[in-house]
Amino acid sequence: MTVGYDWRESEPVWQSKWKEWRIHEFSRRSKKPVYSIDNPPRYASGALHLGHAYGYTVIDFAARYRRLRGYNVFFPLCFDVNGTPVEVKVEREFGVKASEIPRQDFIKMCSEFAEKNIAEMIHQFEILGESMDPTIYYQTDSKGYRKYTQISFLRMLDKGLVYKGNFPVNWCPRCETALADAEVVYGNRETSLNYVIFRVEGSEKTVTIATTRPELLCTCQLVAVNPNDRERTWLVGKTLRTPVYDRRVPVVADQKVDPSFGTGVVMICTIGDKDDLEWAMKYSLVLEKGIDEQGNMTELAGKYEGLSTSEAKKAIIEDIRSQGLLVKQEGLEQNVGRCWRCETPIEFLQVKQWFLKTTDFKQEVLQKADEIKWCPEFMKHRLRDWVNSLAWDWVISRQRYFATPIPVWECTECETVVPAKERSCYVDPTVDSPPIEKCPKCGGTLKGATDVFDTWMDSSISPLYNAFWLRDRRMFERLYPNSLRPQSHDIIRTWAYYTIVRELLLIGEKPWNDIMIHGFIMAPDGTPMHTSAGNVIDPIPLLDEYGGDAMRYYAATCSLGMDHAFKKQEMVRGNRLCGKIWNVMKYVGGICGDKPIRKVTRLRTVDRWILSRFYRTVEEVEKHCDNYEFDKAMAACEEFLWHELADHYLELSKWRAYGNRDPAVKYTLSTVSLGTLKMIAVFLPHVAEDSYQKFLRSQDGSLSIHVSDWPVRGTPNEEDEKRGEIIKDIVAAVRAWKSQQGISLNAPIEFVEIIGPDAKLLTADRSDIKETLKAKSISLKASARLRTRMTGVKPIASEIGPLFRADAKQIMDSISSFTAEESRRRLSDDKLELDLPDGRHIEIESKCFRVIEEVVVGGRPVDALAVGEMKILLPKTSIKESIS
RNA sequence: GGGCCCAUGGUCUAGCGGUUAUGACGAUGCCCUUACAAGGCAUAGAUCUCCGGUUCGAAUCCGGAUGGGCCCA
Repeated sequence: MTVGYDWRESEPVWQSKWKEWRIHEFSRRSKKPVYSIDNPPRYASGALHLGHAYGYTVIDFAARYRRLRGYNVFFPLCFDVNGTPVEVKVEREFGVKASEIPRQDFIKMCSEFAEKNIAEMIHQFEILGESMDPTIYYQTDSKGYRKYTQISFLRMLDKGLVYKGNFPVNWCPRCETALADAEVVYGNRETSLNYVIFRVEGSEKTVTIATTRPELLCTCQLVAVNPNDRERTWLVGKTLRTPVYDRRVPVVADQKVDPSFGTGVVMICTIGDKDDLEWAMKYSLVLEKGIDEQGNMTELAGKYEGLSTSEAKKAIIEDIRSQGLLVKQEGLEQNVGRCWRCETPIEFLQVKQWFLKTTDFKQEVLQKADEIKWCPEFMKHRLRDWVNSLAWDWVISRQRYFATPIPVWECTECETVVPAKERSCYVDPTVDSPPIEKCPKCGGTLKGATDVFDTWMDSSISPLYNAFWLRDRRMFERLYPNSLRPQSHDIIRTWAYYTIVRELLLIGEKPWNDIMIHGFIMAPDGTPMHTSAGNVIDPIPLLDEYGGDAMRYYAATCSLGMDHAFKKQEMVRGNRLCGKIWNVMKYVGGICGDKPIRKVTRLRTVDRWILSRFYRTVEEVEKHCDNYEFDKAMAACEEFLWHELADHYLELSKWRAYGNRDPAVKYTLSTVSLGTLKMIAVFLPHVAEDSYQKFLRSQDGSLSIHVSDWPVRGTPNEEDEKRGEIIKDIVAAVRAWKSQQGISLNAPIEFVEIIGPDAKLLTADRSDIKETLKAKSISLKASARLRTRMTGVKPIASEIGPLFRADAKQIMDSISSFTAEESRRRLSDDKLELDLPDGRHIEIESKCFRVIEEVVVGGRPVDALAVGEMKILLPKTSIKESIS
């Protein structure tokens, strides 16, 4: 007959009500303090996976918490729609090649592909109960957004922070295109390691160097050895002469050289691989271009010019061999990057790139980072280490298609750069005409730049965009800095760093007050989820099985900053918790009725106890939520609702709740339950709303629990808590006893007798205990002539330790070893006599040990329970025997 | 190879110098008690990854090893 909570029915109902009521919207007029979230624009390359579901849910906790705390929350729905991953997916899905179809057609295909994903993700956000605001929606490929990426570039160009220089890119010589790192696949191949003789200048000596790329000798600029390699350090400072080209090459010492690889001597060319690149930057080498866009040798290669790299390799090896400079060749398994599409090994090719000066601003960036509250704090170290390790400026240009165009035109004659006018942005120089017709310097033809921006150029102005930068000064003052940047720890060096450096260069201020950094969700076995490993978990079937609140509960069990293996069992638990919450609220609603309840001051101890515990819970939840430790806040709510309110207070107050309905119970129940439900609404918005609307709304009267007022915190009272705790413990002990005796919990018992020093504190509470236990009589005694028997003595380490220091161990061991008989013999006048193994005889005080006793059943048949310092005597039952 | 982080019953997790080391899921047994059997009570199950050190005392602090994660090389 009783129908429990049905999340399948209720979750969609409230999701559509929230939309209809528009309760998650940011108000431009409201006088409330603003809390703005620099929400990560979800990347539009595919549907949400479990990690995203988790990440956005944690952000939603922050948003809902602040709304309930009375803030005007700015939490935009937003998507990131630029970049290579979308291009790659489109190329794969439609079997096209970006460079072979008209530029604008390809861009259109990307855009349509992304739109489809966005629609799906918006739906997924809804069923997760995320409260993002569609009225402040943005997506990074819109002209309205890209406009600010372009303007910010123009401003930095104007400030002299942008320059052009050479920089190597991944290049597929077959496809003749630049590749993003994501498009490079790595694999092993068999190659040969060639031992080649170099001459030492001004000496008869020679050095053998092992290389896999002899064709790059034409760009060899440096040779390095390990500084700890004693056999070879004599070379440092010398100059070598290369074979074939007879280039003069200095030798340096570098930690990075592996002395056990090859001959322990490395030749550094510009640019063979990423290691070369690092060295080139470190030693400021001139970037020479030995290989061209088609993968053929350039004029630098001399007689090999025009040959492919593999032809050149064969030819140069033959020449070296014929000159007697080839010592040997051996096979080598080598890890090489290949083009994902045609599997051609990639080359590093130098291309003119746009740079943003960032390395000059390391200290300023770190200063801004210090002004931000990092949660968890150690994440700041990662940023600091990254910033300190930066070796070159930020390369902001890409040779791609689906991204923000760089708003400049260049003279085909003299390379003069003509930037767009700010007021004409958004511009696409591949389509739009330049601000002037001819090159201002030489009168040459202007050609629109085909380069686009690194997508981090778009992403890293999100706090400015959120704050209506250059659009609305008053809004900017209210929204900047943003209150919070939430993100995962893998993109500290990108999104977090780039945002801080951009905002520093553009307006000189920190982007946010707080940054919250969450971890990854791993597969159930603790390994990362990868499409290639086939262990990616789709959140949709889980949502179908357990519901949005259950998924959110899982998110709320994950501690901030840590990686977590996904555990379905937490969703099972969350699902059950929803049922528990709903049932508690149903009961409370039934007791409290549908009229607002007035404050009652005549309260019983148990009422004041649960109120005091409630106040502490509110305090705790606020503290944890303020630090973005939502797992601790959720745990506090759950513990209080289930294991204090439901397990104990509800039982302790039922005798007053039924029948004439004591106003004190109604007041206490409604205050505590409604308050707890509001805190839970942060985490489990659906079940909170359903319970609120069905059972408690009349107490409060808000349209939705999510726009109601946060619970008012009262002052906890330690005395009430202590007494309440004792009452709770007594009742719980007797309930457990009843259960073990096989007595039903509502069965009457003859008597309950409570004996102990604290028993007299409970005089006013005797009815609570008596009625809850259904005892016919109750007695409270400070002491009673019970026959007790000492069974042993237990040492208290925290007392003995500081007092006896080095002797503590033998004293504790000695006490622990006593039999019951020995303990009795050695105890006199509250002191315990000891004979230590070393022969000493000592006496220790009573605070150092606890006497353990048991009640000896006297004249009448009783069961004795021990609760703290108290004993509870109950009628002995005969059922126990019949059960066992 | 470098930086940061993590390691606790079968599984996940709390703890942050003295605890009978939380709790959940799972397992077992008992109980329909008028909010809830998606519940209640109880039981079993952990040499707190390993090796050193500091300390009267270490899951907890320090060093090292091993295994794992993210980022970088």
